[in-house]
Amino acid sequence: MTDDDTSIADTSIAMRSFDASLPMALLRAREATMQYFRPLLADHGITEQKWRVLRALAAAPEPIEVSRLAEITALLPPSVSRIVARLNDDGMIERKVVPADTRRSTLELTAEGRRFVGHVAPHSEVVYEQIEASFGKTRLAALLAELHDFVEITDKIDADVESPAEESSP
Amino acid sequence: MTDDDTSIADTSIAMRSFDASLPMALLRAREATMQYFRPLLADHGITEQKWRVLRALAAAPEPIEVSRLAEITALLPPSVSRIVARLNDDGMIERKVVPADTRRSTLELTAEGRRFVGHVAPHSEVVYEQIEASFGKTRLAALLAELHDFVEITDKIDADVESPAEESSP
DNA sequence: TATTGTTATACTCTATAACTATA
DNA sequence: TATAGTTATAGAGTATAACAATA
Repeated sequence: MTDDDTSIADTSIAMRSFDASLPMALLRAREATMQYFRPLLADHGITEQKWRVLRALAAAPEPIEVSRLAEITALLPPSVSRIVARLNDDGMIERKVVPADTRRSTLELTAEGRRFVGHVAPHSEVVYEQIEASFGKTRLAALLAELHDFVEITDKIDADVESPAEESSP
Repeated sequence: MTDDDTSIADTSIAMRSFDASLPMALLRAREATMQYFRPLLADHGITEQKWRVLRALAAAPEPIEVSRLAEITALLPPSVSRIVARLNDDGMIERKVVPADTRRSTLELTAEGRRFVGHVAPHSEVVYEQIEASFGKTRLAALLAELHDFVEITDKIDADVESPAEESSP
């Protein structure tokens, strides 16, 4: 009868179990994975975030801009700005101002940057293969596909949540 | 003939695509999820990590120790130590020294801590239900189960990798 | 002598706002 | 006036080591 039923059991909170928490499950899975990759990055004196930037640039078919880099690495623009400046100092990255809009600049790996990524990559692959061997290659591919779908689908909720008025006022 | 075949194509690095990177996929999935939970935590003036601690304690059937808390929240002991001290200051957590071993102490939520979690939880559930509705309840449950299996399996690689000598010297 | 937990330290990232230059 | 990107700043977490107390 009351909408405050904490009187029933103060210790029982209506909430899914900790194990059923998706953010926790994703975090733990990431930690489980990273425990094998971190020593590798440490050996090469690079942080996780710098590696994400290098990796993204190595994978990009063409030079990309800072804002795009922030998106795909899941870093904030100020972080990207700092990381890029440092990688540039280290000679790993080259910046080119976009002539058509001089506010923008595109980023790409230098030969040294590519060499560095190329040097780390095989070690990374070894780790990857261990994980694939344990979990199953097909199963891992399926998990990856689900994660991609998940991101695609949940990112679309955004529009519904942020502008629900469109539905109620046709 | 050389083991340095960068001469073939300096730009092509033998490595899975950025999209096929499991750490990235897990990170993005987590970010996709957290974008909906973060405003909620911010509204209640609490950090992600503090919430993990509160959530873990709320879910624990009995008081737990700092080391255990660090494990299940995926935080380092120094972080847990600091967070717990602060939550204790705020009256959310109660510490009890373990009589049998006075180095240890167990932690549990106070009534106020439980009230706080109980206050945030329903909002969290709403977000969760939106995600379930979009991605599919069954599908989300399956994804969670896969993630749990993944953690369990990959955590076991540890033993193989850290002590491979056991296999080669029976 | 090993273990639990805290404290110390240096570094880095996060998050937000303010700012510069350009469009 | 809006946008791309940088800089400034405050706050917090990460990681490692050193340390205290206890076992």
